[in-house]
Amino acid sequence: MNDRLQQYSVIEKEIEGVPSVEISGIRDFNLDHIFDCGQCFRWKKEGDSYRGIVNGMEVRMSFEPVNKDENPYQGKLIIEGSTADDFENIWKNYLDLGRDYGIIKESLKKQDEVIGEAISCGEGIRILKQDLWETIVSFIISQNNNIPRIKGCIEKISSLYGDSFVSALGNTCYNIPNPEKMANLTEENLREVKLGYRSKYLIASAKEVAQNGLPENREELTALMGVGPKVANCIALFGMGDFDSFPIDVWMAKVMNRLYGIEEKKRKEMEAYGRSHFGQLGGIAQQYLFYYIREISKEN
DNA sequence: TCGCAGGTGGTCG
DNA sequence: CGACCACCTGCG
Repeated sequence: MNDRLQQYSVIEKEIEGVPSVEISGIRDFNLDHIFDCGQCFRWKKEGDSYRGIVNGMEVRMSFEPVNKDENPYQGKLIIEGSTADDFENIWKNYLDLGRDYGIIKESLKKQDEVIGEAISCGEGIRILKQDLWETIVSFIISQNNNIPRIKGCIEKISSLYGDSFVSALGNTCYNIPNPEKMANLTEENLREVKLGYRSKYLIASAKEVAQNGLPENREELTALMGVGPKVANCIALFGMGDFDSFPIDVWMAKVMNRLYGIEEKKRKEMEAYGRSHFGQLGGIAQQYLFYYIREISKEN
């Protein structure tokens, strides 16, 4: 992608009998920043590592900085439950490791005087490239909802109606049910999942996708029942790789008001500002800003 | 008891 | 368009 990007060196090894890989030469990387910036719902923090399910695989990730004092965001990524091929074919792309976030951060700081503090708060953020259908389901569930319950709903609907598999880590795991499966569920079937009024959104969207295929742009996303501007922007960013998407939720409304002086009610104006001001880097800028406002709100 | 949490669809001016 | 408001559910 550019000349600052170095080759990663990948070493296969076994960790407690589980095939694993160590990837050296990772930069601009922090697992808390990546998995706790609101973009994904299926990763669980276990000590210093994270365990999660992606595309029918379950792995555990941990990160060891080369020199924590000098640069805590540069170091070695360990993925338990992954082969070197899996890394090349899946995780490299999923973690967006082909993109140099160092250059992006420099570029954002240069063109914007107020975003620097937000970036320094979330130096290790990366935009995950997630499965589109899973992203659609996740963010329909996320509306007017809180994170623990979103995670619970996704786990529940998967364990009830998704395909199961035994992972390399030895756990029985469940995928999110595919569109065809979900299209054939009834609201009564979903009662146990406690999605509330979101269950009919999910079923309607599943029927649409099962019949006409996955949406290919933001306009087609918004046509789905239960997908408005905010959810569509999230899906486009995290599931389609549309880096110019600029989702505005309650937190972004706070930070855009605080840093850029736009009235909290004017979300359309905020989105338009994000798109015009940050352009192709809008989605990444949004993640730094989102993580920043969440972090400084925790402290109060 | 009641407001609120990663909003949206429906209705009305 | 923009301003309201109901909406499942669980938690403090």
